[in-house]
Amino acid sequence: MGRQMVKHELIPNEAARKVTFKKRKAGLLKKLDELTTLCGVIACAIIFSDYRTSPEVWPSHSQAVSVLEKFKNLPPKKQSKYMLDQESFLTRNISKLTEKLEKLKKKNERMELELIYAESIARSKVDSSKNSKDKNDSSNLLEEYLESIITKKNKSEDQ
Amino acid sequence: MGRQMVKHELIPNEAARKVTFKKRKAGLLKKLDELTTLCGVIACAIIFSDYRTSPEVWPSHSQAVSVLEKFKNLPPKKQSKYMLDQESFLTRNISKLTEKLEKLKKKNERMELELIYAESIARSKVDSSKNSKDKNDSSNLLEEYLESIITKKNKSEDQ
DNA sequence: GACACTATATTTAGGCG
DNA sequence: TCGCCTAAATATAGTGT
Repeated sequence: MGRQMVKHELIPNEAARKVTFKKRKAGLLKKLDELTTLCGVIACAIIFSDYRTSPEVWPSHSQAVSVLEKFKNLPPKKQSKYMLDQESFLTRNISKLTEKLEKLKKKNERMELELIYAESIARSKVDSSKNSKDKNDSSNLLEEYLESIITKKNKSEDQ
Repeated sequence: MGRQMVKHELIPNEAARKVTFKKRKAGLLKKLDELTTLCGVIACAIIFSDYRTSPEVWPSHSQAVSVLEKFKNLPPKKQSKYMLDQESFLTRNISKLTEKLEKLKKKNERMELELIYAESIARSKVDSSKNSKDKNDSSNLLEEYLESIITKKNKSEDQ
């Protein structure tokens, strides 16, 4: 997507990699923003990089959380409607259900890994913030992130 | 980014919006994948849309695993740097975090069970409708299933 | 409604200061 | 390292099937 095509692999040159990271991160953010406003959805991205001790999150944790709250507070009728649709669909197609089960298992694994990773990040961040003033800031960020992961999982329970 | 420039606002036409959503979602995924492999970072995106009851999530499982492995294999000295001082007030944050992780694991287990249960219900439903004309039987199963989902859902929400 | 096409809009790799 | 620039590479809006 520039003067030359780049191979789909880790950019060997460190400096170039960092530059590309910054550029593409910005691009991704923009795309994310466009997707949300054009299509009326809420989306967030989380990036764990070696460039920062804490994950970078967009657009904002609070937004993600608020949408989750919204979903939780759906009127019961709508909730059960979802379930009904789901049930009849699944009943018609066992293999699809099995597929979903597999996917969900993988998702679960991934979530656990994410949490574990977040934990390690937390440790390092806590460690480094001993020497700085923004202890609350960093720990809140982590808390919010975890919250979002957990809530996300709740939501997927009606799948 | 096409024949015509679109304004940065919600696409009014619903059908068009859905199409755009699908296209751009795919684009975003690709970008995300490129960012992670080109720059060696872990990233995930979560989208909450009205098109699905549960959020759509991507990192990539394997990538999360690889980073975790990477962390695990850090030289001991660096690892110890990440170790938490037990007397730090933030230690509590970490233990909370660990608690949450445990809860999440349990929830995941429950989710799997729920799906397995749904599968068995679905099977029995299909089965019975094949061999008999008694549809009431299967609809009872459906009700039971819904009941169980609702109960579980309620349980998980007050956490 | 999903796919294929393609003219354009957008992104970005590499270069320069 | 940081912008800024521009030629290429990509993404995608609109359209037809």
